Amino acid sequence: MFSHDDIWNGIDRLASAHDLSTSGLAKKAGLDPTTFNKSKRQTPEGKPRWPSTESLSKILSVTGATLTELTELIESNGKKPSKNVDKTPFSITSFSFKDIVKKPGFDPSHAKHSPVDISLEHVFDFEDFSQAMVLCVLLDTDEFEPTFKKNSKLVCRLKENFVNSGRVLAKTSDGRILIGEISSVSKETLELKCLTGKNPSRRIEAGDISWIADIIWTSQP
Amino acid sequence: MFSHDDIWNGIDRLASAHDLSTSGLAKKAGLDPTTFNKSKRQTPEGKPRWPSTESLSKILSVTGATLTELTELIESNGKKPSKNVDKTPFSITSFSFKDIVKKPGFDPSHAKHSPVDISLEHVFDFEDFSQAMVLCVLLDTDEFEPTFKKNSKLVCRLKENFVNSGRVLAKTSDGRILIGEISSVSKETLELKCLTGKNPSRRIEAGDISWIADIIWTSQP
DNA sequence: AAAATAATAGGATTTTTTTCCTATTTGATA
DNA sequence: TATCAAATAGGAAAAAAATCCTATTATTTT
Repeated sequence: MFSHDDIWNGIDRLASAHDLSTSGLAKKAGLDPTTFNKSKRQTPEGKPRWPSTESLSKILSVTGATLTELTELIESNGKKPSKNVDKTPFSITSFSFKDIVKKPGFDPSHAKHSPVDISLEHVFDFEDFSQAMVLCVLLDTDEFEPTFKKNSKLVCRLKENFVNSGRVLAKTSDGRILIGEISSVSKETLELKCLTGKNPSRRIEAGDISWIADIIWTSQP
Repeated sequence: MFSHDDIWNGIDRLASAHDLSTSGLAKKAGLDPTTFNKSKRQTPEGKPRWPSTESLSKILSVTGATLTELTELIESNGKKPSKNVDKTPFSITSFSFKDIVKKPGFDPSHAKHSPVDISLEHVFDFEDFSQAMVLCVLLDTDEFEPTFKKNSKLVCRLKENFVNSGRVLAKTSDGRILIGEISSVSKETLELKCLTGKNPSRRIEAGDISWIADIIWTSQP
């Protein structure tokens, strides 16, 4: 998943990042200074020529750079600088279950962002989470045992449509918070099965749902 | 900053992570199947031989892996799985449940590290996971429903002691893989409750446990 | 157990990369 | 401007990697 241009660009930028010309880098690595010449990057007939991994290994030893660093240069070829800074793990907003049950108007999209209590501790899907709206609920009740034990954390991803997808967290327009498993969906209604089996299934009008979120990760307390 | 051994090990593990032999990978990439032979990794006189970047580029295109993924394999050569998390918080070793049940000697501490299948998909806790030994099990069975649905991912953290801690994944010395909830512990024995309630609890001698891991996160498939 | 398939080793050949060499260009400096 | 050092181009030779080939060994499949 890297091109001929990517790798030569990576070598050029590795040199320049260490205040060297490309030929200076080659020389310093004990290679022939012409090894990385532009004229050695394709044959006289125009066929691409590729450096060997031994050369890469040598220029890394001599610059002290890691393969990861060179890889970043290679993979960011042609991309804007800001694109490579995505590495920092990020935070996620956490709420207590009892708290959100108490507030009839609770909406995670507009909730105050208070990520501190979970940001360092957990695990989440990176690609999806950067796009999607994700929240974490600390389940401070035992009413969903044994499926979800008290003090579990539920990582939930909001969704727009009511596809049959498994366990969800939802809020109805009259302010109730529901946790259950979708057992069937039709155009206007959705049937939510009780997780514990203690209560009967609920049938809910689609229009009565303020928001709904898949429970995508569950922690054990 | 990578050695001759590192890069060849990385190629071997990239192949294995994609369920290919090393020669199978070469063939699939349109290279000669003997390109990566052990016998082509040094000259008859014992001098090391290195693959070319063109070969690397080809095996990455054909596996769909990124250079970053290959770099993780190269740089983690000789390291224990959990140790790589400090550089790349988004990778973790993943195993299929059925696979580990089949292998009586399975031990995550010595397992081949092949994070590729999950590396881009998930993010794990950085601080804990870099210290502890963590593995991910894809639960390709429905026998633990409804608690753990089929195709859930269980993120498990190995532990040394048998404290009463909830749901665990364990292996006994006779090679069985168990999933259950610890209901009581004494000095020499441990009682493991069946998650579904379908089977009776098991009493296990502490000495019969090869390893045990807390199930700390569960995904919904 | 036999047959078929895949993996591997090792040698000879081909192709490619690196080195070695010289000539030219560029950039800094006295 | 003249001078010097570094960078670069391009060709020929050397070294190294990939391919092609055959033979042997494992692993599946029948």
